[in-house]
Amino acid sequence: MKPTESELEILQVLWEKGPSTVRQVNEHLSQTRDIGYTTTLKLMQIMHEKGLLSRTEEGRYHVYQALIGEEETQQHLLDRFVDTAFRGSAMKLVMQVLGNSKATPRELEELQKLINQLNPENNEPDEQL
Amino acid sequence: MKPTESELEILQVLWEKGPSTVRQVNEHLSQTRDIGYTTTLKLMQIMHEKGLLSRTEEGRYHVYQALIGEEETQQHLLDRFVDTAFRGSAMKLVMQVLGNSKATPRELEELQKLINQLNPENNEPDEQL
DNA sequence: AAAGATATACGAATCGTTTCGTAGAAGTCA
DNA sequence: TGACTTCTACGAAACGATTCGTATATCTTT
Repeated sequence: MKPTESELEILQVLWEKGPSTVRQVNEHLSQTRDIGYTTTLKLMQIMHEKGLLSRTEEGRYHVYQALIGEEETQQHLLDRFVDTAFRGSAMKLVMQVLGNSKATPRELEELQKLINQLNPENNEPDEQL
Repeated sequence: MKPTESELEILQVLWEKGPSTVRQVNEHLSQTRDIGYTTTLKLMQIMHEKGLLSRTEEGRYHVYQALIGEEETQQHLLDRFVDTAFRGSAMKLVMQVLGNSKATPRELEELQKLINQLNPENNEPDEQL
Protein backbone atom coordinates (compact mmCIF):
# COMPACT_ATOMS: atom_id res chain seq x y z
CA MET A 1 0.00 0.00 0.00
CA LYS A 2 3.02 2.27 0.07
CA PRO A 3 4.79 1.95 -3.27
CA THR A 4 8.48 2.69 -3.57
CA GLU A 5 9.70 5.13 -6.19
CA SER A 6 10.38 2.46 -8.76
CA GLU A 7 7.03 0.91 -8.11
CA LEU A 8 5.41 4.26 -8.54
CA GLU A 9 6.98 4.64 -11.95
CA ILE A 10 5.49 1.35 -13.00
CA LEU A 11 2.11 2.19 -11.56
CA GLN A 12 2.07 5.41 -13.51
CA VAL A 13 2.64 3.58 -16.75
CA LEU A 14 -0.16 1.17 -15.95
CA TRP A 15 -2.49 4.00 -14.95
CA GLU A 16 -1.78 5.78 -18.17
CA LYS A 17 -1.72 2.86 -20.57
CA GLY A 18 -3.96 0.37 -18.84
CA PRO A 19 -3.15 -3.34 -18.55
CA SER A 20 0.24 -4.03 -20.06
CA THR A 21 2.92 -6.63 -20.47
CA VAL A 22 6.33 -6.36 -18.91
CA ARG A 23 7.81 -5.48 -22.26
CA GLN A 24 5.41 -2.62 -22.82
CA VAL A 25 6.11 -1.19 -19.41
CA ASN A 26 9.83 -1.61 -19.85
CA GLU A 27 9.73 0.02 -23.24
CA HIS A 28 8.08 3.02 -21.70
CA LEU A 29 10.40 3.23 -18.71
CA SER A 30 13.54 2.92 -20.79
CA GLN A 31 12.61 6.03 -22.69
CA THR A 32 13.41 8.10 -19.65
CA ARG A 33 16.06 6.05 -17.92
CA ASP A 34 18.42 3.13 -18.18
CA ILE A 35 16.70 -0.01 -17.04
CA GLY A 36 17.09 -3.63 -18.08
CA TYR A 37 14.20 -5.82 -19.05
CA THR A 38 14.69 -8.27 -16.22
CA THR A 39 14.78 -5.45 -13.74
CA THR A 40 11.33 -4.35 -14.76
CA LEU A 41 10.20 -7.95 -14.77
CA LYS A 42 11.43 -8.54 -11.25
CA LEU A 43 9.88 -5.36 -9.98
CA MET A 44 6.53 -6.25 -11.43
CA GLN A 45 6.73 -9.76 -10.03
CA ILE A 46 7.38 -8.35 -6.60
CA MET A 47 4.56 -5.89 -6.96
CA HIS A 48 2.32 -8.78 -7.87
CA GLU A 49 3.37 -10.66 -4.75
CA LYS A 50 2.70 -7.58 -2.68
CA GLY A 51 -0.76 -7.29 -4.14
CA LEU A 52 -0.14 -4.07 -5.99
CA LEU A 53 -0.71 -5.61 -9.39
CA SER A 54 -2.98 -8.28 -10.75
CA ARG A 55 -1.74 -10.67 -13.38
CA THR A 56 -3.50 -12.65 -16.06
CA GLU A 57 -1.78 -15.08 -18.38
CA GLU A 58 -2.45 -14.64 -22.04
CA GLY A 59 -0.66 -17.28 -23.97
CA ARG A 60 2.96 -16.90 -23.09
CA TYR A 61 2.63 -13.37 -21.82
CA HIS A 62 1.61 -12.04 -18.48
CA VAL A 63 -0.58 -8.99 -18.53
CA TYR A 64 -0.37 -6.83 -15.44
CA GLN A 65 -2.83 -4.33 -14.11
CA ALA A 66 -2.72 -1.85 -11.26
CA LEU A 67 -4.81 -2.90 -8.29
CA ILE A 68 -4.70 0.45 -6.57
CA GLY A 69 -6.14 3.64 -8.01
CA GLU A 70 -4.19 6.70 -8.99
CA GLU A 71 -6.12 9.25 -6.94
CA GLU A 72 -6.22 6.99 -3.93
CA THR A 73 -2.51 6.38 -4.07
CA GLN A 74 -1.69 10.03 -4.59
CA GLN A 75 -3.84 10.95 -1.64
CA HIS A 76 -2.02 8.46 0.49
CA LEU A 77 1.42 9.64 -0.58
CA LEU A 78 0.31 13.20 -0.11
CA ASP A 79 -0.82 12.62 3.44
CA ARG A 80 2.49 11.06 4.27
CA PHE A 81 4.40 13.81 2.58
CA VAL A 82 2.57 16.57 4.38
CA ASP A 83 3.36 14.85 7.63
CA THR A 84 7.03 14.21 7.07
CA ALA A 85 8.07 17.24 5.08
CA PHE A 86 5.64 19.88 6.29
CA ARG A 87 5.00 18.57 9.76
CA GLY A 88 1.31 18.29 9.07
CA SER A 89 0.68 21.78 7.77
CA ALA A 90 -1.21 21.23 4.54
CA MET A 91 -1.86 24.93 4.09
CA LYS A 92 1.79 25.78 4.23
CA LEU A 93 2.34 23.30 1.47
CA VAL A 94 -0.39 24.77 -0.69
CA MET A 95 0.93 28.27 -0.27
CA GLN A 96 4.39 27.19 -1.19
CA VAL A 97 3.27 25.39 -4.32
CA LEU A 98 1.16 28.29 -5.47
CA GLY A 99 3.77 30.87 -4.70
CA ASN A 100 6.26 29.15 -6.93
CA SER A 101 4.12 27.88 -9.74
CA LYS A 102 3.01 29.49 -12.92
CA ALA A 103 -0.61 28.53 -12.97
CA THR A 104 -2.67 29.23 -16.06
CA PRO A 105 -5.69 31.52 -15.77
CA ARG A 106 -7.82 28.49 -16.45
CA GLU A 107 -6.35 26.70 -13.45
CA LEU A 108 -6.65 29.71 -11.22
CA GLU A 109 -10.28 29.94 -12.13
CA GLU A 110 -10.89 26.39 -11.06
CA LEU A 111 -9.01 26.99 -7.91
CA GLN A 112 -11.13 30.03 -7.23
CA LYS A 113 -14.25 27.96 -7.64
CA LEU A 114 -13.00 25.42 -5.19
CA ILE A 115 -12.23 28.06 -2.63
CA ASN A 116 -15.64 29.59 -2.95
CA GLN A 117 -17.13 26.22 -2.26
CA LEU A 118 -15.01 25.77 0.81
CA ASN A 119 -15.78 29.20 2.13
CA PRO A 120 -19.42 30.03 1.44
CA GLU A 121 -19.75 32.76 4.07
CA ASN A 122 -16.98 34.89 2.80
CA ASN A 123 -18.27 35.41 -0.70
CA GLU A 124 -21.45 36.18 -2.55
CA PRO A 125 -23.92 33.49 -1.56
CA ASP A 126 -24.41 30.72 -4.13
CA GLU A 127 -27.37 28.76 -3.04
CA GLN A 128 -28.91 27.55 0.17
CA LEU A 129 -28.28 24.04 1.42
CA MET B 1 21.06 18.31 -0.46
CA LYS B 2 18.42 15.59 -0.48
CA PRO B 3 17.89 14.46 3.10
CA THR B 4 16.55 11.01 3.87
CA GLU B 5 13.56 10.58 6.14
CA SER B 6 15.65 10.08 9.25
CA GLU B 7 17.76 13.06 8.35
CA LEU B 8 14.65 15.11 7.87
CA GLU B 9 13.50 14.23 11.36
CA ILE B 10 16.74 15.52 12.74
CA LEU B 11 16.66 18.65 10.65
CA GLN B 12 13.19 19.41 11.91
CA VAL B 13 14.36 19.23 15.49
CA LEU B 14 17.23 21.56 14.72
CA TRP B 15 15.00 23.96 12.83
CA GLU B 16 12.60 24.06 15.71
CA LYS B 17 15.03 24.13 18.61
CA GLY B 18 18.08 25.74 17.07
CA PRO B 19 21.62 24.46 17.61
CA SER B 20 21.56 21.35 19.76
CA THR B 21 23.66 18.50 21.07
CA VAL B 22 23.17 14.92 20.07
CA ARG B 23 21.54 14.20 23.38
CA GLN B 24 19.00 16.96 22.99
CA VAL B 25 18.08 15.79 19.54
CA ASN B 26 17.90 12.20 20.66
CA GLU B 27 15.75 13.11 23.62
CA HIS B 28 13.33 14.76 21.27
CA LEU B 29 13.27 11.97 18.73
CA SER B 30 12.81 9.24 21.31
CA GLN B 31 9.58 10.85 22.41
CA THR B 32 7.96 9.74 19.19
CA ARG B 33 9.87 6.61 18.36
CA ASP B 34 12.34 4.02 19.56
CA ILE B 35 15.85 5.14 18.75
CA GLY B 36 19.14 4.55 20.50
CA TYR B 37 21.52 7.32 21.39
CA THR B 38 24.33 6.04 19.21
CA THR B 39 21.97 5.80 16.27
CA THR B 40 21.19 9.46 16.49
CA LEU B 41 24.86 10.20 16.99
CA LYS B 42 25.85 8.26 13.91
CA LEU B 43 23.18 9.90 11.81
CA MET B 44 24.29 13.35 12.84
CA GLN B 45 27.91 12.51 12.18
CA ILE B 46 27.02 11.38 8.70
CA MET B 47 24.96 14.49 8.13
CA HIS B 48 27.94 16.52 9.21
CA GLU B 49 30.17 14.73 6.71
CA LYS B 50 27.59 15.34 4.01
CA GLY B 51 27.56 19.02 4.80
CA LEU B 52 24.01 19.10 6.09
CA LEU B 53 25.03 20.12 9.59
CA SER B 54 27.73 22.30 11.04
CA ARG B 55 29.44 21.32 14.25
CA THR B 56 31.17 23.31 16.93
CA GLU B 57 32.91 21.80 19.92
CA GLU B 58 31.95 23.18 23.27
CA GLY B 59 33.91 21.46 25.96
CA ARG B 60 33.21 17.82 25.61
CA TYR B 61 30.03 18.32 23.64
CA HIS B 62 29.43 18.83 19.97
CA VAL B 63 26.78 21.33 19.09
CA TYR B 64 25.15 20.78 15.73
CA GLN B 65 23.29 23.22 13.57
CA ALA B 66 21.34 22.85 10.35
CA LEU B 67 23.16 24.22 7.33
CA ILE B 68 20.17 24.17 5.04
CA GLY B 69 17.04 26.20 5.57
CA GLU B 70 13.62 24.82 6.24
CA GLU B 71 11.76 26.60 3.44
CA GLU B 72 14.48 25.90 0.97
CA THR B 73 14.50 22.22 1.82
CA GLN B 74 10.75 21.94 1.74
CA GLN B 75 10.66 23.58 -1.64
CA HIS B 76 13.19 21.12 -2.92
CA LEU B 77 11.33 18.11 -1.55
CA LEU B 78 8.12 19.51 -2.87
CA ASP B 79 9.44 19.87 -6.40
CA ARG B 80 10.61 16.31 -6.33
CA PHE B 81 7.36 15.10 -4.91
CA VAL B 82 5.25 16.86 -7.50
CA ASP B 83 7.35 15.25 -10.18
CA THR B 84 7.31 11.71 -8.89
CA ALA B 85 3.87 11.45 -7.38
CA PHE B 86 1.86 13.90 -9.48
CA ARG B 87 3.83 13.68 -12.68
CA GLY B 88 4.56 17.36 -12.59
CA SER B 89 1.05 18.65 -12.14
CA ALA B 90 1.34 21.05 -9.24
CA MET B 91 -2.23 22.21 -9.66
CA LYS B 92 -3.60 18.72 -9.33
CA LEU B 93 -1.77 18.44 -6.07
CA VAL B 94 -3.14 21.71 -4.76
CA MET B 95 -6.67 20.75 -5.65
CA GLN B 96 -6.33 17.45 -3.92
CA VAL B 97 -4.94 18.95 -0.76
CA LEU B 98 -7.62 21.60 -0.59
CA GLY B 99 -10.40 19.21 -1.41
CA ASN B 100 -9.51 17.02 1.54
CA SER B 101 -8.44 19.55 4.11
CA LYS B 102 -10.39 21.49 6.62
CA ALA B 103 -8.86 24.89 6.22
CA THR B 104 -9.73 27.59 8.69
CA PRO B 105 -11.42 30.78 7.43
CA ARG B 106 -8.23 32.59 8.31
CA GLU B 107 -6.23 30.33 6.02
CA LEU B 108 -8.73 30.54 3.24
CA GLU B 109 -8.52 34.28 3.40
CA GLU B 110 -4.77 34.20 3.00
CA LEU B 111 -5.12 31.80 0.17
CA GLN B 112 -7.61 34.11 -1.48
CA LYS B 113 -5.18 36.95 -1.20
CA LEU B 114 -2.46 34.92 -2.83
CA ILE B 115 -4.70 33.99 -5.69
CA ASN B 116 -5.68 37.56 -6.30
CA GLN B 117 -2.04 38.43 -6.53
CA LEU B 118 -1.42 35.71 -9.03
CA ASN B 119 -4.37 36.63 -11.16
CA PRO B 120 -4.76 40.40 -11.25
CA GLU B 121 -6.89 40.57 -14.40
CA ASN B 122 -9.61 38.34 -13.22
CA ASN B 123 -10.61 40.28 -10.16
CA GLU B 124 -11.38 43.79 -9.10
CA PRO B 125 -8.22 45.79 -9.71
CA ASP B 126 -6.14 46.47 -6.61
CA GLU B 127 -3.61 49.04 -7.56
CA GLN B 128 -1.48 49.93 -10.52
CA LEU B 129 2.08 48.67 -10.76
C1' DA C 1 41.99 7.83 43.37
C1' DA C 2 38.28 4.67 42.06
C1' DA C 3 33.66 4.02 40.23
C1' DG C 4 30.22 5.47 37.38
C1' DA C 5 28.06 8.26 34.03
C1' DT C 6 28.38 10.23 29.62
C1' DA C 7 30.65 11.90 25.47
C1' DT C 8 32.58 10.64 20.59
C1' DA C 9 34.39 7.33 17.08
C1' DC C 10 33.96 3.48 14.41
C1' DG C 11 33.09 -1.02 12.46
C1' DA C 12 29.76 -4.04 11.26
C1' DA C 13 25.09 -6.31 11.06
C1' DT C 14 20.71 -5.73 9.18
C1' DC C 15 17.18 -4.35 6.07
C1' DG C 16 14.70 -2.92 1.95
C1' DT C 17 15.27 -1.64 -2.76
C1' DT C 18 17.16 -2.06 -7.08
C1' DT C 19 19.74 -4.33 -10.49
C1' DC C 20 21.22 -7.92 -13.34
C1' DG C 21 23.08 -12.57 -14.86
C1' DT C 22 21.76 -17.00 -15.88
C1' DA C 23 18.69 -20.85 -16.70
C1' DG C 24 14.96 -23.02 -18.78
C1' DA C 25 10.47 -23.00 -21.31
C1' DA C 26 8.09 -21.63 -25.31
C1' DG C 27 7.46 -19.52 -29.72
C1' DT C 28 9.43 -18.18 -34.62
C1' DC C 29 11.73 -18.76 -38.72
C1' DA C 30 14.62 -20.55 -42.38
C1' DT D 1 15.04 -29.72 -37.17
C1' DG D 2 18.27 -26.31 -35.56
C1' DA D 3 19.32 -21.56 -34.64
C1' DC D 4 17.30 -17.42 -32.76
C1' DT D 5 14.49 -14.77 -30.25
C1' DT D 6 11.70 -13.78 -26.34
C1' DC D 7 9.21 -15.08 -22.45
C1' DT D 8 9.29 -16.11 -17.00
C1' DA D 9 11.70 -17.58 -12.74
C1' DC D 10 15.10 -17.07 -9.52
C1' DG D 11 19.30 -16.26 -6.96
C1' DA D 12 22.38 -13.12 -5.65
C1' DA D 13 25.23 -8.90 -5.98
C1' DA D 14 25.25 -4.02 -5.06
C1' DC D 15 23.71 -0.08 -2.73
C1' DG D 16 22.04 3.12 0.64
C1' DA D 17 19.88 3.80 4.97
C1' DT D 18 19.45 2.52 9.56
C1' DT D 19 20.77 0.50 13.78
C1' DC D 20 23.63 -0.84 17.43
C1' DG D 21 27.70 -2.86 20.07
C1' DT D 22 32.00 -1.81 21.66
C1' DA D 23 36.13 0.92 22.52
C1' DT D 24 38.10 4.92 24.32
C1' DA D 25 38.25 9.51 26.31
C1' DT D 26 36.47 12.71 29.55
C1' DC D 27 33.84 14.50 33.27
C1' DT D 28 31.56 13.84 37.94
C1' DT D 29 31.04 12.09 42.36
C1' DT D 30 32.36 10.05 46.52
